Amino acid sequence: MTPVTAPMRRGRPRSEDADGRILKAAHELLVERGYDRFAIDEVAARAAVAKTTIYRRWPTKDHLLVALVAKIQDEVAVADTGDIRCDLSVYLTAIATGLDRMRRVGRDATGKEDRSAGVVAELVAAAARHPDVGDAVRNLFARRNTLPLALLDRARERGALAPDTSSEVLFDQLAGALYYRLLITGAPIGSDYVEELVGHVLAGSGVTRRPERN
Amino acid sequence: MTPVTAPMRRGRPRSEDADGRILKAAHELLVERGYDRFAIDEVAARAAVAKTTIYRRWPTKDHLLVALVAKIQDEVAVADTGDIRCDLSVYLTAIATGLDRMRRVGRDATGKEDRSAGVVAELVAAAARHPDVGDAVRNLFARRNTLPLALLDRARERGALAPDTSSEVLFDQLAGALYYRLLITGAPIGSDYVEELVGHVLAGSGVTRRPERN
Amino acid sequence: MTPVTAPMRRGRPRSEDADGRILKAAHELLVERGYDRFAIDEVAARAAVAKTTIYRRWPTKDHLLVALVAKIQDEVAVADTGDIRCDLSVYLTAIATGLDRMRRVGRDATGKEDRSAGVVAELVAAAARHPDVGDAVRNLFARRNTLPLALLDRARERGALAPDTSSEVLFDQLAGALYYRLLITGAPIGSDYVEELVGHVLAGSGVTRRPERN
Amino acid sequence: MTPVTAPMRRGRPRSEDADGRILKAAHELLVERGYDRFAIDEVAARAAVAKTTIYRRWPTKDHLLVALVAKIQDEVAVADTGDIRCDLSVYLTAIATGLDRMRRVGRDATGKEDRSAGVVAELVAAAARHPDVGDAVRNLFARRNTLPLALLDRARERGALAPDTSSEVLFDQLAGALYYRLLITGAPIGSDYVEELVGHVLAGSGVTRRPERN
DNA sequence: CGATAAGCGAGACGGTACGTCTAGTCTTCCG
DNA sequence: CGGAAGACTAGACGTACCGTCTCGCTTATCG
Repeated sequence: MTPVTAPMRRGRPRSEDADGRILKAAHELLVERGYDRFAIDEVAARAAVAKTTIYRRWPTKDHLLVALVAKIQDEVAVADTGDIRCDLSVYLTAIATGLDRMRRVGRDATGKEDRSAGVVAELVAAAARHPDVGDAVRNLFARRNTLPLALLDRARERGALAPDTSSEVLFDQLAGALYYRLLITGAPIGSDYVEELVGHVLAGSGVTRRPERN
Repeated sequence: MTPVTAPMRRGRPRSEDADGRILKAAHELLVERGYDRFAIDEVAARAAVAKTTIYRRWPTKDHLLVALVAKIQDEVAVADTGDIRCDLSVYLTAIATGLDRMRRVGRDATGKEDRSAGVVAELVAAAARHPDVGDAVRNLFARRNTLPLALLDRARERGALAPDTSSEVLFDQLAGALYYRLLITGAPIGSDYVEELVGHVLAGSGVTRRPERN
Repeated sequence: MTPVTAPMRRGRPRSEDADGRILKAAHELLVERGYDRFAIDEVAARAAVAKTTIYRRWPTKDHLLVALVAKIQDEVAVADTGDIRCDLSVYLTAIATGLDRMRRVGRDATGKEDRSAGVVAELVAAAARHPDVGDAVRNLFARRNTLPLALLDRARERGALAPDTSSEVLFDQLAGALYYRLLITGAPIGSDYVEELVGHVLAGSGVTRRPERN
Repeated sequence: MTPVTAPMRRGRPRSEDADGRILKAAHELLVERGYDRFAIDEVAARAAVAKTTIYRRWPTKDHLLVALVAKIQDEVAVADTGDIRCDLSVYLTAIATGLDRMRRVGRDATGKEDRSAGVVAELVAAAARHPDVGDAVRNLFARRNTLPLALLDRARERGALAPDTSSEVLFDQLAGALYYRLLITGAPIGSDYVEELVGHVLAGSGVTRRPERN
């Protein structure tokens, strides 16, 4: 039986104000400097908060990073117009734009076109370091991906996709290509690329290559 | 035109022996402990080398890592049997095996099935931190990928691939999916998966879905 | 006017225990090894203290040295018996003994009769390197010298010293001779020498050469 | 029986040119920076000489320092006019001026009136570190002091000094006071001070306080 | 209302690695 | 053999940062 009233916390409640200030300060600092050269001490100073107040909430710098990314990550809406090619393109373009923005984080805004993967790379490394951060990161992505996966499932149900294809594998190819370019090759991820990618992937799944059939 | 006289090195030449000992020690340590908990001081001690001798060669721990990975990375042979599906599967399986090995590097060998991306994640982060490391990493992968890309090109030339496909995009889908699973979702990358992946990708490129084994 | 409310210390107070352990360890090490071959790392290890804890207190090895000497330096009592010659002799002999002890610090106790100036020389060099260390050292000596200077002043007041002599110049001759032998010529500084020295100096100041013992 | 011909050195003779360039470079650097912040590497670079060439001549940085000081130290002439007070004053004033110059070595010339002892302090510390450097330094001073000591001896012979005084002790008081001020108290060492000092010291040795007798 | 519990600001602390600096030696090739 | 060049060993230095702890104080709820 679950308690009717909340468990009733004792002692002074946590300051929500502090939460906000910390995340704000951390975000600013991350953008200015990147994840290395980003010191918890400095976050604390900027947020006018004691270091303990930070560590009470996130046990590790890496944990703070996930929280930060989770907060920053904008919700990507998915429309289901029935045109799977189009819907996917829209969704992936949104993702791609977000990634591209992230890779500039912490760099000189002076242009210089550096192809680094920035924060995402650090996130990935953080996930590799602590199992629980890894879980959090995977959750983050899983939640984000439920929508496009559902999109693919529905498309298959209505016959727009070959029945023997796996939504997951399909999506791996799409998202994977984007992250691969972001993290490894450093190649640009523009909307042209997304279009071409979606075309390629769907072509193998029973969707005619060129939409204008007949 | 090559110079008639050699450039004439002056001063004591760098000890190739030291190079070897350093990389060996670093490799051992990396495997034992993982990239964090891996200290340059200790590498020096194990290699029986002064720390300066390491820093003279690689200005940063991150730089050493790239050199290390470059050396470790085993050459993956590509056979061109004419059966593009088969050749790709073989190649990618080799890669996938290598990645899987890497993700266990520096972990308890106790099985524990942790889904972390290990060294690759650190490599990616290192690439994100220093532009020159980024360049080195990209070169590493570029060199590695020339072979499979050539494979795809040849397949297209002999008509086994639709003429309007791009080898690069195709390859992004394949490699991307692997790295995506490694770094982000943590999903397993077995040979089944590779088979399915290759099947999917080629299906959209003019290769018949199931090789009709007559 | 003293403040009504105490200044109210904030944050964790410095551990006096650490202070003690650091100075103790440093002292031991200094005696065992001398100032070179004396590493902060090792002081930290012996004191079971983090290196930062040392550097928080003394920004430099040289600063630590002064603190150490200040602590070691034993108070030299001055009796004012009215016999200036005798009082000075006693005082200077105490100083000379201390100096002689210091010059053996960090040397093989094997006798070896080396004539080095040991720690005092290092102290002087440290003072020469950093202005603030210089100030500290000068304060150290100034405080130490107030007593004998007062002795001389009182002697002059009661007519035991010629009225046109300067206590400071007188004292320079006395202390100076000792430090000169310690630091430069390396000549021995026994009690005979001190006696002779005091005799010489006072002879020029209105004190009869040989105290006519009735 | 000594050989008629020199022992016949084999191989290439040492470049006297190098000697000069090294000492010159070292001197400059010492003046610019002081003894710490003075690196052998840099001396070599400035002198356009290999480090080995330096070490072949002086086994240690400290040894080089002594050589340097020995070379810099200007000869102080002593006239024996028969007026011991005057002769001593002249001699000591010359010494004092030299010391004063040295204490500014390696400092901002911007005034700032810092009272550090500079090079002499380092010399003293160097002497304390290596026995042979110590010997060299003591020789340096001994040679320098023979002249004024002889001066005192002659004065005593001709009855200008009390017969029971020791020249050495007398000189300790004089030189000692200067070095004491230089190295320890940092008090100024002007010609006024030297006059007063000489007056004091001689007063105790049978020389009338004020020269204008009657 | 006082007791109890927790949060908070401040800042010291343990720990640990980093990358730098310098001294002095060694190795190579050239005169 | 001397010299130029520069790599090498050795080892300390001082810095940076993380995550913990210890103060004194504040803000809650509980009895």
